[in-house]
Amino acid sequence: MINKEEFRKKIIISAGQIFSHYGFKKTTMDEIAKALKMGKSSIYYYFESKEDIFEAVVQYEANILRNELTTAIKTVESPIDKMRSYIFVRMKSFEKLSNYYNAIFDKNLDHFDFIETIREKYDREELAILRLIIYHGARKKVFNVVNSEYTAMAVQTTLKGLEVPLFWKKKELNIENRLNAILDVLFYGIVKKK
Amino acid sequence: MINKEEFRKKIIISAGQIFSHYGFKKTTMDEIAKALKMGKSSIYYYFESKEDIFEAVVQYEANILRNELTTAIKTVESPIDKMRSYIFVRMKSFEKLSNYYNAIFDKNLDHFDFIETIREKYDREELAILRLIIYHGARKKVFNVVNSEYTAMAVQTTLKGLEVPLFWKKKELNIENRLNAILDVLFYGIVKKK
DNA sequence: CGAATTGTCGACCAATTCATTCGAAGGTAC
DNA sequence: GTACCTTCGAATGAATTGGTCGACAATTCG
Repeated sequence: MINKEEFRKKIIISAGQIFSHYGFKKTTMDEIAKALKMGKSSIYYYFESKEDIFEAVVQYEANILRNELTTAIKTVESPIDKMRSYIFVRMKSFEKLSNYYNAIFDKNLDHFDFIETIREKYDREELAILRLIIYHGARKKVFNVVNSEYTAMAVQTTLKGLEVPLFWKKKELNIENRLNAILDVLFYGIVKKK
Repeated sequence: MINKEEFRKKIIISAGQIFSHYGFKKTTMDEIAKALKMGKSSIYYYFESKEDIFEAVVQYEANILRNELTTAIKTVESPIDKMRSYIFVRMKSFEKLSNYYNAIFDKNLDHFDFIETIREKYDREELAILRLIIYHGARKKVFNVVNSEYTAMAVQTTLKGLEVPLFWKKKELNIENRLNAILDVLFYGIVKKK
């Protein structure tokens, strides 16, 4: 290969697909290698360990998510739509990510702490985005909030709460409905009555 | 439990879900047990081996498929609809079954021969159904065939041919389109022009 | 050309995992 | 009590798997 970094990316994408299907533990280095049509050992030329690949994959996916989220709120105008759009994308991608998480909580006692790091960073970013949406909504007199900081935290807490049933009870009644219901509740409490 | 057979069924259903997701090899007895909230060893009271469970699952699923297929052709009237309906159900369920197959071809040299047996039986049944549909279609002057036996075999061969891309290239352009295209071709060659 | 660097791979290893076994024991009916 | 059904924890032996290492192509560079 001309570019090493290029090939790392290839590995990340390929491995990502397998991880997302089988989770961390059930995915073997041999599989990753075979999917790339190489010997298992060759992969160790590009990555230090399986965990290393996994970290790269999560980072990569996290960036994609970040982009999806920012475009999601850019492509609509009204604060309500922005909020709705943001939450939908967030929840959709969380669903997709749940397989990755499966791997971690599986039974491994040792958490991957880089996940915690990413998570924390994302929580902060998310809070900022939510605060911005809410703040603009309030300025446009669409939202009825006193302190956008606190309201943003409240919304974020709600979203986190949503993750639990979304994550654990996979085959529940479809997600969209539940999500819409919560959104309605959220807006009824937050939208200024005209 | 009151009934042993009852509980076997519980195991079959539960194990089936896991098998269909992870395939035979990647599914562990521990997982199956945990999903049923029992000790791993307890399962051996109901089944002789992991392979034994797998066989039961495949048999079970095969029966469900059989029912789906027969109702699929019963609920519509015209021969064309019957044919279309049958093929759709067949292909949809094949998609679902591909995960089971994954397990077998994975790298295990030893094929499970009970799969071969089921498969053969199904091929014969399918041929009979197709022949019937075609025969009725011909009698109703909707299909234009001389020998329903041979035509049925031709259609079956086409369907088998479809399995390959359906199975190997998972992320191909969506299946429905491809299927519809083939169906159109099939009917154009087979439907009597009015 | 030759040597240094880059990249690939098969063979191997130690640790772990996993299917399966077995004996003990809780529960229940008689 | 004993005979039975059912469950399970612990043990085991074989297979799997993440990771290493040295060999060896291939390419680059001088």
